Amino acid sequence: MALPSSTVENYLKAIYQAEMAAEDDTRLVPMGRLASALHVVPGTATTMVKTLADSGLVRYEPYAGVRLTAAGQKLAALVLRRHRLMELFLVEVVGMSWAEVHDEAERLEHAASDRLIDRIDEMLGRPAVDPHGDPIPDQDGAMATPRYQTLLTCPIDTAVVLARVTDQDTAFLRFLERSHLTPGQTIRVESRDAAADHVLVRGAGDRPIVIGMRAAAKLLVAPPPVG
Amino acid sequence: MALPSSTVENYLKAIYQAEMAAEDDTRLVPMGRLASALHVVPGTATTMVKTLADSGLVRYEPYAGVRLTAAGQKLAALVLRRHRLMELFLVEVVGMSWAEVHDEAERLEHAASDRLIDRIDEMLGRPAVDPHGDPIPDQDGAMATPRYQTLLTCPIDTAVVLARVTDQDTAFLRFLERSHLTPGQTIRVESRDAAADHVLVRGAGDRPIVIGMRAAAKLLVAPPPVG
DNA sequence: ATCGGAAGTTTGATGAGTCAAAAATCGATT
DNA sequence: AATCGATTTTTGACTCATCAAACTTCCGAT
Repeated sequence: MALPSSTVENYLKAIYQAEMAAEDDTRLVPMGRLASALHVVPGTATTMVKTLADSGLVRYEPYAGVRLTAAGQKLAALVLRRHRLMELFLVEVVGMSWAEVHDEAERLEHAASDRLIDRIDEMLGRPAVDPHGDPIPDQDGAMATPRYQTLLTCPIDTAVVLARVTDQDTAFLRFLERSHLTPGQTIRVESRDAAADHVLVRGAGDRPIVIGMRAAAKLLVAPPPVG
Repeated sequence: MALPSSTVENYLKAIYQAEMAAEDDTRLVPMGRLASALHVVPGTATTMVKTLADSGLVRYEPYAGVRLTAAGQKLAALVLRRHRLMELFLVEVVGMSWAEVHDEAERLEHAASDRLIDRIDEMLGRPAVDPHGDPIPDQDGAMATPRYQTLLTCPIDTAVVLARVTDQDTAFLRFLERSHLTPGQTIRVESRDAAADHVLVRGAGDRPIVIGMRAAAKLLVAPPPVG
């Protein structure tokens, strides 16, 4: 098959990420979700998904949804690899801010050659995660998928390490940066209040930070390393 | 005007470079030349140029050719800026080879934001030329255009500095690299033979290098720096 | 069981960019 | 000046990705 257009790459990536995010395990992504993720009308998504199905990249079940085939999964993972390596590169080497690299990588991921990406991978020491803690697939598209707790589910008053932030919104990321809530930081949840819809987090800063539960669910944490 | 598509950027860049390369000073680029530079059929170039003219980026004279307006020139120069800074960045920071960065930059130039480009410019210390010796326009699109001699026109048996290579072909650049004929090197022409169509160059290597006159014309040289 | 609204699909149209091939124009030679 | 060949333009068609809007299907509540 010819090399996929940016559009095809974006559809595959969106389906891949929607599959990951789905709580049910059917892995079937409804058209509506896909369409809104890509900012197109549902009809457009239907049409495009049908051509992806013809290329063998997805399996499409009318009125039910779409899921990636093995081929589609691999391609999607490689797009994600390009995206995440590019993000890390922009932060580590170019010195751009954590908060602003997503949009840049969103475009560069379609323009960078495998050669360049592998060079970057090498420069960075074959990293496992990008600046947001998202895992980076390897050259074969294989990706570790650790299961983390969130600030909503982790134990109270216990040190945990912020591992991953599952939102790329610039303003949100800037807020986290200001609050020293960045991957790698050791933090602890001091309290949760469902009625007030807030979580109290104490991090490196002297003052505890109050965040809404919606936001807290986007902060994934791991137990601190033993020893 | 909306931000120009990659296609528009490529047309402007091609026209700009054809204008520079033209020996006559009418600056009028014929459709045929433009079309073959862009690997499209002439009819396509005609059509596209007419829409560029409607956008005020070029002036189009039917059956005669096309030239950039001031607006088109500026845009073209900024594309060239992105291209050349990206090339230099790929060589200096990423460690890619002189010979292979052109094609990579050809795609990245359309994806990189001004922010990224300016960051790169800063990292590299606001360089004046790219790895091939091509001048880099500044943020306003202004570019120095020194007039060099070539290995065909420079004095014989006189030290000169290789300043610029006006061909991006990978195989040719690899050859030059192997032969130590890269920008900055001090070299001298030992002899020319029009009948044999060759030029004998002595560079840093111990052995003189024989190149055809076609190739020699692509190597631009400057007098060695005084002192 | 069926009905109504939400979700999904189909249809027809659009814009960008392209090609093939026919038609027009230019200009250099006679 | 008339012509021939090269260059350029025009025309009609095609692909990709998209939208608006009409239509269909599904499923949960009655």
